Amino acid sequence: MRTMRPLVHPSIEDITVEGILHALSDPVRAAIYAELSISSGATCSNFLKISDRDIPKSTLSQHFRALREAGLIRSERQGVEMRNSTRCEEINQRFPGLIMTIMKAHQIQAAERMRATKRKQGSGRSRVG
Amino acid sequence: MRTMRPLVHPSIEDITVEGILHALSDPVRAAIYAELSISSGATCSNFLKISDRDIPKSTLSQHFRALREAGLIRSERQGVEMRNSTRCEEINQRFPGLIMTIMKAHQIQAAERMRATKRKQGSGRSRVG
DNA sequence: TCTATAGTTCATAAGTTACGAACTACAGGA
DNA sequence: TCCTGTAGTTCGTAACTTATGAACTATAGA
Repeated sequence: MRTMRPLVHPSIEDITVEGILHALSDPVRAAIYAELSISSGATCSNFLKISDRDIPKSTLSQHFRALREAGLIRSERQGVEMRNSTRCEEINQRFPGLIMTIMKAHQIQAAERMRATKRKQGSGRSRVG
Repeated sequence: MRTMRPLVHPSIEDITVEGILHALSDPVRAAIYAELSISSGATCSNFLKISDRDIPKSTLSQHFRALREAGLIRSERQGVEMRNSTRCEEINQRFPGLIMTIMKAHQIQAAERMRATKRKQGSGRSRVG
């Protein structure tokens, strides 16, 4: 029976800007990271449904791996599940403001999209579900 | 004779955070953007050599297209060449601090790498070229 | 030991990127 | 007008990356 390869967490000096940007340039990963920075300790399966989209378990697992190996999150096994938390304090030491500003930009964009959707719904007058 | 497709510059509201992060997650594109933000008006061919690496012309052209279509730069034909400039003021309006913080992080990383290289060279004592 | 739940790995299909060769675009002569 | 040189783009394809289902490992609890 083959054993599983251990989780990889780069040390803070091995984290790269390119890696961070690439990891957060994916909307699913950005959403996961945003959620984790609010409610630390969430598991992989908490994200099987993300903004009305179904993400397969194997895909999610890869996204968590990408975030982990870019140095953005830390994952720890706790019984049968995996608890995840951000490494934002560490990263903020090394690249001040980077993560915060990126997440803020994502927020601004989400708010704009929300407004755009509302406008469209409003112009349609009393939709039928 | 087939005519060439015109340059695409997204309007400011069509620029996305994902697009910006993805474009700047490539080290060549980040270097191009950094250079443009210092010396506006540089052309594509100014980057055929970038930090000791030769980049083929066709690859460079694609990198400029990526930056342009992500909304990061504006390109204008001027005679036989193409003048490029950043759209940082516009983007800064929409996503305050985003570009600046990313470029700052790239700088920090470049400075660290420089120091690491110097340490290595120093420990080797009087290399031969 | 059996079962259920959580997550990973692997194979591969689908998508993206890099780059040489051939092209378009323009300027400045002849 | 045609020719030549320089700047940049496009296209085909090889190399790389990402998404996903099926099969797996890992752990807890009965």
